[in-house]
This record gives sequence, C-alpha cells and structure tokens, in this order.
Amino acid sequence: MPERAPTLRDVAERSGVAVSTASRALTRPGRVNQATADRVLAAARDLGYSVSPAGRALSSGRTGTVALVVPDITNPFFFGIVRGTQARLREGGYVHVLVDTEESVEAEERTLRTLRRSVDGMILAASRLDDESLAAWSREVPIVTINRSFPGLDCPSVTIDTPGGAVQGLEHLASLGHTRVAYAGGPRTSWSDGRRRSALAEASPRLGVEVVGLGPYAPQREAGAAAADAAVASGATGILAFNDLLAFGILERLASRGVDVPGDVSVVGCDDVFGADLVRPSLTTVAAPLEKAGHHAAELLLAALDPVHPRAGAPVELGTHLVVRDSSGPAPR
Amino acid sequence: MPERAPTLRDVAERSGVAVSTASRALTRPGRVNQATADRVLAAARDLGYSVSPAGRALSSGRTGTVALVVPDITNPFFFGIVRGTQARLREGGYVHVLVDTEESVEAEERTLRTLRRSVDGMILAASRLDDESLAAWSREVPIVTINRSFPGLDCPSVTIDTPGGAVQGLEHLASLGHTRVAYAGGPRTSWSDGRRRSALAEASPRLGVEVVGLGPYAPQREAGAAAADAAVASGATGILAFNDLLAFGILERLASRGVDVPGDVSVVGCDDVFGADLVRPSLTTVAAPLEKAGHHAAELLLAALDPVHPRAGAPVELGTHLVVRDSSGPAPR
DNA sequence: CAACTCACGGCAAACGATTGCCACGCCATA
DNA sequence: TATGGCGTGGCAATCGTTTGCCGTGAGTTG
Repeated sequence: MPERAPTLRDVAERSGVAVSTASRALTRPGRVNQATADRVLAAARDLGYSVSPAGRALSSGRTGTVALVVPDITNPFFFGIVRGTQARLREGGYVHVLVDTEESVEAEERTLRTLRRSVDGMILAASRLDDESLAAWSREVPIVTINRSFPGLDCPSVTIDTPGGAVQGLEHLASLGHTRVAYAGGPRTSWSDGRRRSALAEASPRLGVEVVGLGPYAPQREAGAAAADAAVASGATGILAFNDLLAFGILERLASRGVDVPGDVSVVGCDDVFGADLVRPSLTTVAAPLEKAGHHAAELLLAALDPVHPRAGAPVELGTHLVVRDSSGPAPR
Repeated sequence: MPERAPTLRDVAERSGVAVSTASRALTRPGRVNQATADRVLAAARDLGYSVSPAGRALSSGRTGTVALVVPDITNPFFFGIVRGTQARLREGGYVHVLVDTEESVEAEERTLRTLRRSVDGMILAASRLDDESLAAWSREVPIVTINRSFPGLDCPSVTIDTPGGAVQGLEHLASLGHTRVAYAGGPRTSWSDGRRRSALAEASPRLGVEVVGLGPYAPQREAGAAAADAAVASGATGILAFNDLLAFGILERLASRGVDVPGDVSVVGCDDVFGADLVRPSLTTVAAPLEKAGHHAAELLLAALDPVHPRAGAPVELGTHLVVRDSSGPAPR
C-alpha cells in the first residue's frame, strides 16, 4: 500500500515556513512574497503534494463539488445538460457529481439528504419533487433548477419553453390541415407536462384544432404502444408526444399496426434527442437547447456560490424551435 | 441563510453522553447499550443531525465515494455500465461520482489527479490511458477497470469479450456467403480495438474470409461516412463496425449513396446500444452485457475496499452474443 | 525624527468526526 | 474473597487545512 501522502506540514517544513504560510502560498496568490511562494511551490511539487479535500472542506466549509441530479441518465434528453453543466463547472474549478434518481421521488429525496453536506450546491434537472419539498430544500442548500419553477420557489432556475414548443408543433400540424390532434402526455410528476397541456388548450381555439389530452405515459419508448393505440382510437390525425422517446415508441407501434406515417398520421416529438434523425421516418420534433440550458444553470449556481459576493441570478427561459423531418405531413383526405 | 448544522457534540449533549459514545451509537451497532443508543438516535432525529462527510473523511480516511470515469457520457455504450455500477454501489452504501473525460487523455489524467483524494476508489471504463500510466495510478488508488487489461496491470478488471463478438459477427457474415469483409476500426487508443483486429486476423483463414482492416475511426456517427466510403472502395460486401454508433453513420452514408443494405452490403455493429433496433434497416449487432459488466466492476471494487478484509477479486471476462436483425443478409450474387 | 502604513509571516484556534486506550462496575469462577 | 473477564462509556489525540489575529521590520510621510 502507498505510504502516507505528504501533507501541508511536510511542504512547510521542507520550505522552511509555517504551515499557514504554505497554505497561503498555495491558495492566496499575492498574499505572500513571490520568492517565498516559489519555494513553497517547489517543495510541493517535489513532494508530490496535493491538498486533502477533506481537510479543506472541514476547515473552510467548501467542498468544491456540485451535484447534478437527473431523473434518468439514460434519457438522451439529459446529455446536453450534462455536457453543458460539466463544461461550465469545470471552468469554475468545480467537480461534478452526477446522480441518477431513476425517476423516483424517494431516490431524489435520499440523494438530497445524502449529498447535502458533501456538495456546495446542486443542479436539479426536471426534479420530480413536489413544490413544498423543493422549496424546503432550496432553503437548505443552494439549488438551481432546470425545467422546474413556480411562484413560491426562490432559487434560480432555467426553463426551456417546451409549452411554447408544443404550440409550435401544434401550429405546424394545423398548417398541414390537421384538425384533431392528440397530445400524448408525460408523467403527472412532470411540471412541464402540466404547462404544456395548458398552453395547448389555450392555443387550440385560435388554431381551430381540437386537442385530445392523453396519458399520463412514462417518457419512454415502451409507453409508446399504449399512447399510439389511444391516439388512433381518439380519431386524431396528428400526435404530439411528450418527448422523443415516447414518439419513438409511437412510431414503432404505428408501423406494426400498419398505420402509415405521415400518410395516415403525423407524429411530432419533443427535444430532438439522439436518434430522432435515425429512426424511419425521421422524426419531426421540437428542438430544445439543452447544452445551453446546462450552461446557464451552472452559471447561475456559480454566481450563487461566489465566495466574495454571492448573487441570485434572474430566472432564464430558453426558446425552442421546430425541426421538420419526415414524420409529419398533410392531413389525410 | 441556514443556521449552523447540528454536530455530533450537540447530539451528545442532548442525550447526556460523550461525543465518542454518540459516534459509536450511530456507527457501531452493538458497541453501546441499546438504551443509550436509542437515546442518542432519538436526539439525532430531533436535531435533524446528519454526519459531516468532511469530518468523517478527515478522521477515518474514508469518503464513501467512488468515481466512475467514462470517456463519453453521451455514448449509449456506457448507459448500462452506469446503471450497473450505480445499483451495486448504492447497495454498498457508496456514492457515485460520474465523470466524463470527453475522450481526452489529459482530461482523464486531470480527473484522476483531482479526485484521487476525494474518493475511496475508481472504476475506469474504457480508459484511454497508456499502460504505464494506468499501472502507476493503480498503485496510487484502488482501481477497477472495465474493458482494459494487460499483463503488468495488477488491479481487478472486467472485460467484455468483444474480440470474440467480432469473430461471431464474422462467422455470421461468412455463413451468409461473404468472402470479403471490412473491419471499420476504432481509435488507436482503444485497447479492445487492437484485440479485435488480432482476433479477426486469426479467425479469417479458418472461415475463408478476407478481412480488410480500415480506420482508425472515431467511435461516432460522424465518422461513419468515411468508413462507409472506404469499405465500399475496398470491395467488401460485409462491414463489421467498431461500435453501433459508427455503424449508424455507415448505414446513413450507404443509404445516401444508394447502396442497398443488406442487398449490396451487410453491416454488423457492436454493443447493441439504444437505437440499434430503431434505425432502418435495424442493426445486426454484437450485444454486450453492459449492465452486468458495471455490476461486476462495482462488486470487485467493493471487495477491494472492504475495511475488514480487503481482497483482490479475480479478473472477470463476460461473453457476448449476436443479435441478428435486418442489416445483414446473404452476400450479393 | 516621530508617527503611520503596509507587506509579510507565524501562532493557534477552529472545523467535526473517529478511535485507541483506559477506567469503572458487575458478574462469574476458582 | 480474590481474580479475571466483559460490557459500557469517557478522555483525548488525531486527521489536514484554513484563517483571524498579531508582531515585526521596512518604507513613507509630514
């Protein structure tokens, strides 16, 4: 086994200064004489010194770590978010802890409880927590949310305007002559699902389209079969899916039932995740700026965590745009 | 801001015992009298006490954290691995730090350096490090590797027999009458790529198939175009791709060039990742037991980290199996 | 020349938990 | 009754770093 790692004391002794000076030489540029600092740096290098995160955390109360909590790491929706936050956090000198709560509220609570003391802050993407819990937690630990916000919540947030995106999708279908469109909705615990339903209900009269709300469905391929069946049964000629994963499942089911897409039914997804252009017919979908969202979230957290003057950034809302591919076309007849 | 979190001292005072007893009541079941322990537990609950990870780590030298290091988190190949390790580690009471090195050796080195002191051990999936560095690091910190192993490396490892899988793919193509097969290889830094090339070279005479080695290609869709072009130019009627991502790109390019799959050319991928059955034609591929691999890796690390009697598990090698779908068929003519 | 400022570096007290060692009291055994 | 063992719980050292406070000496200013 490796012998004891060198400590700051070793470095201090080797460079003939006090431990405090060594500490400052390594962390407070300018606080000590350049020549002294150089000696300390050299000693640290010679010894292969690296600071003990535990010691530092204990003493300073800061861990240099941020948790990113996502409901399902295998959902490509979160890729961009992971990439975006990771890039920005790394820049800011933070380490990234990625946690998958597997769509479970309990696992999310457990994660918060476990990690609360070991991180400086958290980014909660598409949190499944209810409003009160979330508000309570945001008082315990610095939090930034992605795709989740409500009046009583006082932490910074980044939201993606998927309701607006859903309306774009609806407009697209309306302009293709569809008059009856099914919305295959996401989980009840999804905040954005509720907002989308409202937005669609509001827009439908203006567009002269009847919107049939279906669901809730799990945001996964497997749920697509039920959604497709329900949509067909509803007599809709257009389907807006909660997300692309669900849309994939819908496409599969329609194909196996011999329903032609886009001849008989048009399908529009949401998020433009990996695979949307791979599937056949390729999927028309509402593209969300995921990497940018992650970037903004990290930015907000970094601002809130600033040791000298922490500040609460304003909420950010990011727009979406429709990517038209082959799964949508003119209404039949 | 939140007032100071309760410490073990607060708990001890409230329950009228010494700090040491409180500590033991919370972490050494049986070490203290049941009645005392109950008092401490109750006090801890009342106060909302939670142990400070920093304090514990400093004092005990253990962090209860394990890092999982992957080259590219957005590569679906790693999903199963993430899930598998996460499940097992959670069971073992460990927290999971997921780090994406973005295919960069430097980022991987940096990660190891940064995290060395903050985790108890690491799982390196498809490490891009060269042999010496890897061996050196494995002396510094407990490591388990996935898909990486070599004689001088003395840490436990889990490997997936993709070379064997590649041979299965080759046999499949041979049995369909293909006599000239292109292998679209992965990055030079990939250890398994080298092993696959050897395995294919060894098997090809026996099967009466000529194997043309191509590449290296990035294991990504974007690289598929070049690979497809090179394969077509080589006169091969079958293509074995380094992984499914590359195979997706190859399928796209072949389609856009008007090459019929599997009529003119058969394509076989590797890994059976998300999307392999989504793409059209659906992809014949070598399925790797990824979740199981993650599970084994976590198991090995847990064994090595056991505080009472740490033990080095034997290397694990997992088999693969071929999933035949629509992208492979009889050789033309 | 006195008074003041300032850069620099050391002292020592935290931070919060774990754990080796010891002491005490009780019971069983010789 | 003396001895030993055991169950229980306290004392205090320890882990490695940060940081408030202070002392020193050099330089500056009036």
